[in-house]
Amino acid sequence: MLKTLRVPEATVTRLSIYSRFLERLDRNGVTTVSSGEIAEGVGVSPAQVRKDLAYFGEFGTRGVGYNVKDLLKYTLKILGLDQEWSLAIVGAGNLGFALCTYRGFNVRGFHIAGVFDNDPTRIGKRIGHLEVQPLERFPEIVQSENIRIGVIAVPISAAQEVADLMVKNGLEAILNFAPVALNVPDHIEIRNVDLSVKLEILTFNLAFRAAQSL
Amino acid sequence: MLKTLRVPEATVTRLSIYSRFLERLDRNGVTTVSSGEIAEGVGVSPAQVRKDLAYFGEFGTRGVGYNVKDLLKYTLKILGLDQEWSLAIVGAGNLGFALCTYRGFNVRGFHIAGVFDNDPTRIGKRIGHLEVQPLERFPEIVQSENIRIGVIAVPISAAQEVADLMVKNGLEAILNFAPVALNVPDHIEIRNVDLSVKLEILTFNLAFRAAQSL
DNA sequence: TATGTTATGTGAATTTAATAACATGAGATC
DNA sequence: GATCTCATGTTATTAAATTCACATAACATA
Ligand SMILES: NC(=O)c1ccc[n+]([C@@H]2O[C@H](COP(=O)([O-])OP(=O)(O)OC[C@H]3O[C@@H](n4cnc5c(N)ncnc54)[C@H](O)[C@@H]3O)[C@@H](O)[C@H]2O)c1
Ligand SMILES: NC(=O)c1ccc[n+]([C@@H]2O[C@H](COP(=O)([O-])OP(=O)(O)OC[C@H]3O[C@@H](n4cnc5c(N)ncnc54)[C@H](O)[C@@H]3O)[C@@H](O)[C@H]2O)c1
Repeated sequence: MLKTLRVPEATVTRLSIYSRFLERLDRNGVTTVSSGEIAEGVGVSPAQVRKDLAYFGEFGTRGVGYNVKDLLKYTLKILGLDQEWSLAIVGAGNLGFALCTYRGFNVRGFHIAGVFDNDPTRIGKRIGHLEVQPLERFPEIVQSENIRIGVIAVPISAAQEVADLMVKNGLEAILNFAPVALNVPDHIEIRNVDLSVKLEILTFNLAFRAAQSL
Repeated sequence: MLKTLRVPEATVTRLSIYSRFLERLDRNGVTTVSSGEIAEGVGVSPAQVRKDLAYFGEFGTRGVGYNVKDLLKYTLKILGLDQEWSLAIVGAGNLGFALCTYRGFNVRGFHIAGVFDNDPTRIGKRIGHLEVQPLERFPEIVQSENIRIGVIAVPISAAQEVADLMVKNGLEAILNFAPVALNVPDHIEIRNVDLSVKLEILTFNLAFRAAQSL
């Protein structure tokens, strides 16, 4: 089923989006879907949808389309979401709080197994069914909860040391919300989520493109 | 100064990142920087940095590098950040709250001019110096505060109607945090921020690539 | 004033990704 | 059971983005 080919990261990104779209279709009782409908639903071209899926196998039926439940299962499998992933979130501030309470992660099989902070006034506070832990307990909880992925939600100034802590404790992947480039060893998967870049793309388009057409 | 060329969105994205890196350098008293140092600092190649800047003009001095203050000013100008932008955030939930309190927006010249919700229990609550407004006041405040950009932080189910409301009230750009593709007229600039796609890229890399190398 | 050094700016080459076009095969129809 | 329809899967084409390589110009030095 799985071809061996370098898969563009853009394809993986779209796969994640297709997958959640399929989830919605499935919840709505839709049983079959075409590449055109997926394309329409997520805002890409039908050829793109088929191309993306083709990296991983043949999931459809010619002349018919895709079985929603099956394709959903396949996309989840491809994304590694046929298993549960435990997360550690470091930084129980505003963003950390929002992330902890976000139900969308749970739906996709993510389990927030620990939230950590170094501010004594925050430690011990409850966020939903979670309790904010002191940073000191990080190693122990990573171990006991089998956590492989860390989320950084601390200020820029603390991001690198938190990343170092995560690496030291054997985490394999890091999702970083602090807007800095972090130094980690090559074997660590790291991705940044930047909440303001897209906003500045908007202002660029409003301001610069407007100026250009003067 | 400004060449007329289609600028790749990836270039604008990186420009936003360079710009914030330059801000850090400037705060640290650094006066001159090379494309190599910028590249190092943000995690791209030096050629990429120069190529990106070349879309907009010549900002450096050969043999020397770039003047940090000047280049910062130019990048801000290019991104449209030489002016203040008023934002309306709709959805005063966990994410909306985090966005409202995030100081990083202010630093870059964004001014949150209104936060709106339709939940009576949330309306009137204070978030920092802001007060959550009922959706009914949206048209009036958009007008009086000269708001051109809207931020959607409501659940998926309400996102399209909020987008429609924004379009109807003359907003020109939308930043959408709900993980759905929204339908808006062509003249509206819209970008989605998806907080979980990157997480699923991580699991893909951990799970799929691991499986491939078996 | 000539020379050496250094990092920019840019055109060409390469790589990568997206689009288009079409052959294929599954199912429906007659 | 032959034929027709339709949407997939795939190859070919086009487009886009990135990297490379080097000529260029500013500055420092002698
Ligand atoms: N809030 C937003 O909407 C938003 C938007 C864009 C980017 N970000 C980024 O996300 C990160 C978090 O933002 P926030 O708004 O939640 O900030 P915040 O100040 O509300 O929370 C940061 C938390 O990290 C904790 N912390 C600081 N140093 C620590 C350390 N060494 N170890 C453990 N915990 C530590 C603090 O005690 C605090 O609770 C920042 O890097 C910010 O730039 C946030
Ligand atoms: N919280 C996160 O970390 C996170 C992560 C990823 C994506 N998101 C997305 O961001 C969005 C907001 O998430 P959240 O966690 O803040 O949810 P939330 O439930 O905490 O907040 C949503 C808010 O929107 C308000 N609302 C609902 N319908 C509305 C309407 N028609 N008009 C105005 N307000 C309305 C609700 O009253 C509520 O206050 C969702 O689409 C979610 O999928 C959130």
